[in-house]
Amino acid sequence: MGIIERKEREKQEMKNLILEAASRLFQEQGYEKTSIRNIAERIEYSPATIYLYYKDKDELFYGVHEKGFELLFEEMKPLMNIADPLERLRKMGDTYVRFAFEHPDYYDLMFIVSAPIENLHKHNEEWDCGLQNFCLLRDTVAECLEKQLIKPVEPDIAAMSIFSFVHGMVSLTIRNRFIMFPKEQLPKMFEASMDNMMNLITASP
Amino acid sequence: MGIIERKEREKQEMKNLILEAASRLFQEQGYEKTSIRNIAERIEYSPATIYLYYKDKDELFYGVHEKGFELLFEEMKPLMNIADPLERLRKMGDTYVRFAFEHPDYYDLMFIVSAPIENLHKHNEEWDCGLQNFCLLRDTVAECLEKQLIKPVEPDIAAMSIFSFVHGMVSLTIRNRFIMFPKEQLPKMFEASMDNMMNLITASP
DNA sequence: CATTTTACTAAACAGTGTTCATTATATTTG
DNA sequence: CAAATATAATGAACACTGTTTAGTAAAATG
Repeated sequence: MGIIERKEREKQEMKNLILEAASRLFQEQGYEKTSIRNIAERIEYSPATIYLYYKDKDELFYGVHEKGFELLFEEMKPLMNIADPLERLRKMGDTYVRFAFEHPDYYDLMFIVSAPIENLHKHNEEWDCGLQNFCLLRDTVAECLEKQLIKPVEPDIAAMSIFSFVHGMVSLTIRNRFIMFPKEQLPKMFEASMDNMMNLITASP
Repeated sequence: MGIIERKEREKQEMKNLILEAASRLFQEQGYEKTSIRNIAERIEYSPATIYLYYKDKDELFYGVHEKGFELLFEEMKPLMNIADPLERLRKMGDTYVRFAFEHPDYYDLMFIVSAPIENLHKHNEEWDCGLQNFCLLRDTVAECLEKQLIKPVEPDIAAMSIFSFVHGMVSLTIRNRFIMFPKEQLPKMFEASMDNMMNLITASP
């Protein structure tokens, strides 16, 4: 009975086809201007077909947001080879910011838009992809603390603070709230801010 | 000719009536679930009437977001009497966080939702209300730097970092991205984070 | 009072997410 | 192989959304 296995495979391929089309359209014209009908048209299926594979828009958005987290994780993984946790932490920050500006619509779905988390709550599921990435940060911070490379503080507090700081910069930029600063200066200011923050948290010998 | 003055006054009253209804509905059911038709129904006018006073939804959203900034400014003003800029900075942070959680939908429109800033760009206007509030922060930070109460750094970088840090915590909470932490512990963690950040930036004597 | 200006609205347009009865296709069974 | 069944896909509809426009009622003006 290889048929039901093929069917299952075809179902996954179809889910992926929809996800891929959605991701592309989000990237091309923004997720706000992308409708179910747009996605259906792109893959040459009826809008109703999408609902055979995704319960609703929130579930589809969750799928795309999950793809984003996988992409981010792939970019973070190589950094785990960096022995010095302090240097690793800094590089993680750079990677995070770069990811955000290279894939602003993924970032939006991952950390700003409500829909994906709405889906999570509806189905009482765990936020695995989000937690997986957060753990990279928390573990690195914890290692910095163990080796007394940064000033002592509760690990959760440190991780939360660093995450908040970087997300704050990124999300305020994405949502256009840094118009008091010239756009072309923002990248340099980001780096200066992150350098400054690293200096502040680093334990003085 | 007091008539045109009365007409002007009535026009302002009508704009305010719409704004008030919109604000109320946003607070009651969230801005996402509030439509122009809802607002029209609430004030017992036709939906088309709203378009005689606001060009489109973005302009209406801008109006509500402006009301939010006025409210925040009113809460910040009393703090300007605090002589010690470091203490003032800390209290500003507390006030900011409290404002965000007491008026999450205002906060959303002020710092997260795109619509109000879209309106700004459409009409090539300045973000007065946003800048007014940001100046309070920047001036306080500058004063801290002058009096050497915090570690030396470019004033803009310091203001940007502090703003990003607090906004990050608040927006990640509002958009439900802190589900790795128990909800009831978040307030205490916020305070610990802010205490920690104050300690980090404070100049050692 | 007649005329013009103003304020308002009903109805329509084009779009949205979503559901469901119906059809076409594929698989299984006699 | 043909008939019966299960699966996949869709057209059409529903209840919404923001927005525009033609037409109407009321107020201001001469």
